[in-house]
Amino acid sequence: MKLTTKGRYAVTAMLDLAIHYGEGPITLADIAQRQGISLSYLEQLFSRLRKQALVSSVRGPGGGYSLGKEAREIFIGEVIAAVDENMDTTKCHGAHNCQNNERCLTHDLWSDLSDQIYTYLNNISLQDLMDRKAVREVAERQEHGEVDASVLDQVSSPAGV
Amino acid sequence: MKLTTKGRYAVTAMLDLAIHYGEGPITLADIAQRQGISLSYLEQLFSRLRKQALVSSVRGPGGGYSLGKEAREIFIGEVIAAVDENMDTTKCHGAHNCQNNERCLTHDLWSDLSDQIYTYLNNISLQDLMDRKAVREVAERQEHGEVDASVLDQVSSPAGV
DNA sequence: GAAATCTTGACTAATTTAGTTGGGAAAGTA
DNA sequence: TACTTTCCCAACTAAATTAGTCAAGATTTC
Ligand code: FES
Ligand code: FES
Repeated sequence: MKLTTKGRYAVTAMLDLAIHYGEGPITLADIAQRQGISLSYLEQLFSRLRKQALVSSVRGPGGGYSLGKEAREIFIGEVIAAVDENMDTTKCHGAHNCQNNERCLTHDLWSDLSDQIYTYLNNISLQDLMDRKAVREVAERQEHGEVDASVLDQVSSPAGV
Repeated sequence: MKLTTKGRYAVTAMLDLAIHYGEGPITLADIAQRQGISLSYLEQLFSRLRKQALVSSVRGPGGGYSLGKEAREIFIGEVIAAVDENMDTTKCHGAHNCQNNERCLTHDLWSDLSDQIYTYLNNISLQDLMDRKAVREVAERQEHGEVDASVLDQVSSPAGV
């Protein structure tokens, strides 16, 4: 199993897009600055996200990226898979052949663990994350430079949603 | 999060020890051969397992390793942690400071995921694994070179347990 | 046609993985 | 005592991966 900054950045960037949905296309430069991610690295990640239709793009001035479908329909597992991190924890990648072409002693353990992780991540959508208070807090800080807790109690829908 | 052959080998080797419990100390050479793991690599892993008292050792001819406590009391999570793979999936390792010394947008997501994995692995003991039919099948094959399915229905307790 | 933005591919330093190599130290056995 | 078996330990290494950078180009808007 791999879960590195690649996957974390992809989810973070997608969540940033979701939060700013309704403001028109969002540039990678904005995301890079808000989330503290290298712009060129983001470019690589969005290339993959676009191939999976998780985002759509518009070029030229005023352009940028938007979600490819509704935040409610994009699951964390998809995003991570799109940038190529696979959540499988078996050594054989499901083939039951990691020892001498036969099943090793612990295959089922890793297989079950993978199912757990897979199920967990595929049941959380970007919308679910946005609904969390802690996420709204951080988003607010990123917008204004500091946390304004009062805004958070209003369950303010971000402009246009 | 890291889950690589290091952690897998450690669990596999510990399970091998559990299966052969009651046969006296088991040599690393035996484990290496049965499980297809490099002997010197096993030595490194067992050095760590011993420091955590998960195994105890006897030197000299007839020596080898045994479980440090009962199979029922050794949990997979402990074994993986002992060889230094940490199941934490947050970037900040729990410190809430991965972006500019403040919490990033997705901290809680990874934190919750880590809890899931942690809980899962810490509720499965070596004994639980041994009780699985698939594990007994593989162990049987490793012993005799091929699977003898008839043995598996007798829930045969391995010699001396 | 200039500027903003996405798009692509090649390159790279640092780190990690999965080992190997080579030496010991302790214990049993003759 | 000598010999062998086992554990113990530390240093080294090839290959892969990570987290990027760099440079060039394609589209679109103004
Ligand atoms: S992990 Fe699938 S056979 Fe070993
Ligand atoms: S993962 Fe903890 S603050 Fe980002």
